[in-house]
Amino acid sequence: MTMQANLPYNIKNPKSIFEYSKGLIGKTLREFVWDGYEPKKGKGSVGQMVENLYFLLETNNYAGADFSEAGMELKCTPLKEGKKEQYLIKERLVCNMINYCDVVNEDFEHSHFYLKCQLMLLLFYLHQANCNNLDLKFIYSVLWQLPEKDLLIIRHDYDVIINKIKQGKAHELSEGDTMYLGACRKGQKGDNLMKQPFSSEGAPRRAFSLKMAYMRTILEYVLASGSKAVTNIKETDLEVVPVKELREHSFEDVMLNRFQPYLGEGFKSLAADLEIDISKNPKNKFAIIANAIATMKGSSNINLSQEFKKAGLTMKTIRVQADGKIKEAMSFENIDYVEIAECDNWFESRLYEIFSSRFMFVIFKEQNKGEGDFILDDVFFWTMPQSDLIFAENYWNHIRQNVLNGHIHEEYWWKGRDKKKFHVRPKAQKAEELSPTIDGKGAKKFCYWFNNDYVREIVNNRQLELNNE
DNA sequence: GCATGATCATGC
DNA sequence: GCATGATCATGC
Repeated sequence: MTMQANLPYNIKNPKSIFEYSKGLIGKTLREFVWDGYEPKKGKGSVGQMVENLYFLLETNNYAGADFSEAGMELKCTPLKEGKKEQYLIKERLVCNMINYCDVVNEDFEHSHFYLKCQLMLLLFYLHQANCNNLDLKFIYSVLWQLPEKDLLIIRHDYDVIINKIKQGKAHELSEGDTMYLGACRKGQKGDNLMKQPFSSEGAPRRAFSLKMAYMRTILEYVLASGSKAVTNIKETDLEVVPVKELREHSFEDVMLNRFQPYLGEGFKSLAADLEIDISKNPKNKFAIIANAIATMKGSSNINLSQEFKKAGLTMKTIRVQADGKIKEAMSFENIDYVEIAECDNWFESRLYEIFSSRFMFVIFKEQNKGEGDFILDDVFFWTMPQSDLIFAENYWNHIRQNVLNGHIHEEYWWKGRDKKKFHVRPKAQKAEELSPTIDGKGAKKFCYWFNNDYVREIVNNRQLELNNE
């Protein structure tokens, strides 16, 4: 392949490469293959074959960007089809392996991640199980330059990861530590652990990646644009923190600072100050108040903001009674029986994504027992520790086995009293409502729950941390 | 008084 | 009408 002099695009110009990429959309590589081409196998081979067959380039192993003269990286990434025939993101976008010993000496500007991913040509293809790479269909082409604002957040994420390695805690890294850039698990369970520079403990292999939630919002913007090939995508969701604030402070600090002036204030007084009408005593009044403070806009839901969505970050309120107990357990999404039946890998499951994501907990604490005089007491970011994720995997297996056996009924689930940190309970507007199952019959709607004792454990651990400071 | 089944409230 | 966050309300 020495055809580079006559390439049908300008290899130094990202726009030209992007324009040329449109010719692959709606097609498969089979239309471009030539006699004698040896198809590549294994993961990552799709990208190589696109380079060879469509862009007429030889595969390089150079650590810089694929289109180095254009400063642009080619990324082929799979979509899957959802129940309603919509496209869904299948995987996080993995960039490069983290070499714990080297990476502590690289600042962000010189990192492989930054050099490769600041400007990317994303080619989305439809994943098909057991399908020859030549027959994969390409769906969308996106020229994605990480916006300044996202880069500010990603740079902070990078520092969080590096600092954890510098503290000798590479083995404790978690995707939930960060917002957009995650240190995701890579490789199989039995793989050898890697060396880390500041601890003798081995750490699982991890890679820098853009998280599922981040990729999902890119796809959302593409879909909203109504076009199959897009660049400079417009973000339409609520913006919580403007870029100029992020130049000075981390996203989390901005959030915490917004709550600072209100700490210690009772919820009724807060509602009055924030001009929120709680005369009808709505069930979610604490969430309404927290949203108003966090967004600085009365009725906005911060969980739907661009930053929270891209980060897979969720704000939740917790009420602590005067005696320290937590009255209510914490609910999550309804169980998608089709998803859990079809997904046999814990790390790729929806539950793993929910439980390993990052949370912003807003704590309201009762002052006098039984009086319901809750004050805004504390706000903090939290991620489930690795040790609890092991319990969560058992929980997932328990649910999955029951779903596969058709045991979708109260008597089969873990209960709160089982003291296993998590349980399963109904959640629906009406108890008769059904949710789809693989056998087509449908089943009662249940959802994932944290036990109230587990929520208490989270709050207590936070208190211990504060006391140690 | 607690655990669990059930439903509310909101926003899109 | 539904997903999601949150809390109610009943029976033991």
